[in-house]
Amino acid sequence: MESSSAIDRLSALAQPGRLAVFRLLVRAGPEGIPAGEIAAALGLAPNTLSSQLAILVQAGLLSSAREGRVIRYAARPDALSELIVYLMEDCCGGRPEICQPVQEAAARAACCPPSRIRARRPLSA
Amino acid sequence: MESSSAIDRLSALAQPGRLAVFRLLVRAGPEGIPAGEIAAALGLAPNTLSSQLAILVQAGLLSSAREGRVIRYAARPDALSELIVYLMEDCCGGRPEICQPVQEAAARAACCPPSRIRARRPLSA
DNA sequence: CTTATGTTTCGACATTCGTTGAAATATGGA
DNA sequence: TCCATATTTCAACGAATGTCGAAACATAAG
Repeated sequence: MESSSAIDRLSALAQPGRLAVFRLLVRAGPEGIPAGEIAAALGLAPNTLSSQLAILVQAGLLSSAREGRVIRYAARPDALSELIVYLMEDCCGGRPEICQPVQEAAARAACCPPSRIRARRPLSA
Repeated sequence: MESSSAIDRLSALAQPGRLAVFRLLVRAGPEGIPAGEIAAALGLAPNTLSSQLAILVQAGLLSSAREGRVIRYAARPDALSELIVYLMEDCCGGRPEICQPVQEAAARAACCPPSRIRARRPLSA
């Protein structure tokens, strides 16, 4: 990925409301959630949420699909993959022991299987 | 990790100069690089770099150690692990096929072994 | 066609952020 | 002690960002 899109994605996520939206949609999975339900779940004004959703979509982190009157948003897992790869690129200059913990963390990421393995330390927003 | 530190880390990385610094130090490995060399390598004014380094250290992304007149900075791999775990937390609600590509991407991340396996697509800053 | 619902767009405002120049601090050497 | 090098701190300026109210747009139902 290009550095410009990495900046776009990082700054899209670097705001409390948008980070909450993204994480909510990561948890929701591929079906996604309609904009109105996101606003209700997070207590955000509809117009504020709308601008934030636009920024996340523009950054490639979310997809959107209209269903009647409702617009349903979903997280795009590939966007996260690309970002992680970009941040770790050429890491640890041939010393596997340095970045192995990072890879293990990604593999554990509280997912797959459902909740047998927990993340090490929770990270606050 | 807490959401506040996730925001701190994401916004620390969401700026071209700081992202370049962090990636340079990820590539440099655990020995790190003195501030002056970082400034020279990236063409940044010393005082500008100093504020950016302070932000990265404050976010927990870098460590610093004085060596005589020089201050040497290094990336902290754990900070990246925690961030990735936080972003992927409770992802894909029991559907492994959704987030498996993310984990594979992390495992491939152009590292360990040195450069046999390449990242899928480069990501611009 | 009119109305109601869901969502977005626009303009304005206060706040935050990044850079710059000048000065200050810290360490090492003559 | 005095000087040179390396880095940080401070104050100020312009640019970018997030939020709000009001209005506009899109879809569906009566």
